[in-house]
Amino acid sequence: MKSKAPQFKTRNLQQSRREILNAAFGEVFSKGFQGVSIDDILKKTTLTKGAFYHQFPTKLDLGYALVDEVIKPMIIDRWIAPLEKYENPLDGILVQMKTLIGGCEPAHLRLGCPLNNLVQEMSPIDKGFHKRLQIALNLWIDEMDKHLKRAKKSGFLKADVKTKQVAHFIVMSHEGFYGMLKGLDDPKIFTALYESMKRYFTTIES
Amino acid sequence: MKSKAPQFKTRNLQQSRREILNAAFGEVFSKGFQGVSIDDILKKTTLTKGAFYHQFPTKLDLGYALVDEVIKPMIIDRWIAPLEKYENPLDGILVQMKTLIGGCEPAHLRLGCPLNNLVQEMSPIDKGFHKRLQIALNLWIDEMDKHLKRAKKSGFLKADVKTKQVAHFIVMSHEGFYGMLKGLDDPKIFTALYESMKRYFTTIES
DNA sequence: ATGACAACATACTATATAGTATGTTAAATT
DNA sequence: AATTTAACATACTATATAGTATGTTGTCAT
Repeated sequence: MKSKAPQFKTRNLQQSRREILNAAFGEVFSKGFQGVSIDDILKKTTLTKGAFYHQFPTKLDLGYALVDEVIKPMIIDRWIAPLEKYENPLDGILVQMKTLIGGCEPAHLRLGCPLNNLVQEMSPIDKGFHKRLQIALNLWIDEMDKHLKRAKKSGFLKADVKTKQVAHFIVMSHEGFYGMLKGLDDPKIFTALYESMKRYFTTIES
Repeated sequence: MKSKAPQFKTRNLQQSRREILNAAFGEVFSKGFQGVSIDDILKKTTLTKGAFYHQFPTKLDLGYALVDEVIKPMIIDRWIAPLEKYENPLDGILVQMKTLIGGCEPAHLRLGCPLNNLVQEMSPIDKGFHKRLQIALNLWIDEMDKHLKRAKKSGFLKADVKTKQVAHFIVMSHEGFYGMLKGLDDPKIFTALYESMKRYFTTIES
């Protein structure tokens, strides 16, 4: 009988995996994948090396899991799902930009974007990373494209606008915003970039 | 008397410095600063560890020299100086984009932009890097701004356009372009981004 | 209740790497 | 020409780190 109440488990594979992934995300986010050690990650955890290598065959596999199990859902959660609430997706895009980038504390902004960081650092030097990061980027672009197609159907976009092209430019701008703010470390720059983005939007709006 | 012909020197401080910096640039460009070792760099060189530490007190100092002595001049050389030939700087900006990014071989494109790579990797984790990279970025932006001010005076830009804001957006786009192409590894994307950039330009042109 | 195995912990190893200590030679100075 | 010193080369050290080997315990099926 499975009528027993779900007792407190001191050992739980999936829960431990999340704990490691969460700690790894923070460490990799702030120090880079090559700059962080497995011991660093485990220090931010209640677990030890045995648990780590029970979950991940190698450090690279942890990195891959970070992309698939943390970053990809985060993209959907932060940049795609919120757009559904907006009749005009373009409004949603600007609001999310202002909220998640413009409204971000400087200390956090300095760390950049988790996806962009990994793309810049790992894409050229490891094929496994490159493949997974490419999939994550294309997920972002494709989902953005869907919303733009919806916008086009609703008449918010000019008829001749190529939505995929716009999606590419929007995602590129997100990455560029993060990179720029990371390098210049001046939150005021966001306003300049945001205003330019709005200017661009006027060229595709009907 | 200094009439002696400049004989072949087997030892030359500045020449050795250049040799190390050039090798380091290539290695750091392709593997990242944290991902490359001093031994890796020296292997691409006719020199050894003695020469290295005679020039640079530490690995970080090599990184700093890379920014100041290699990357900064490269920005001026590739993105700023060429604009002087153009009556309308906006034309020059698009031509340079098409030449240096669009016309870049895929294998090389996959490595991204040397400045952007270092910004993403090192800005958050080392103050010395952050300071120097910020100076390099602002150099790029300020010089771009000068050309835009010239464009404005010549009547190529609308009177209400804030040139500094545009300069920020243009430099951000360069970084974004590189980052995007690096992550997606599809040169065809450049066209999409380039077209969007031209669209943006129509909003500031008079 | 009790084996059996999964889910860990601990101790260890092999290697890579930044930096150092010291030796050597070219070349300018006198 | 002799001396000195800058510009290197070579050999070594200390440490960090990915990965392994092995030991221990919680949990579940029977």
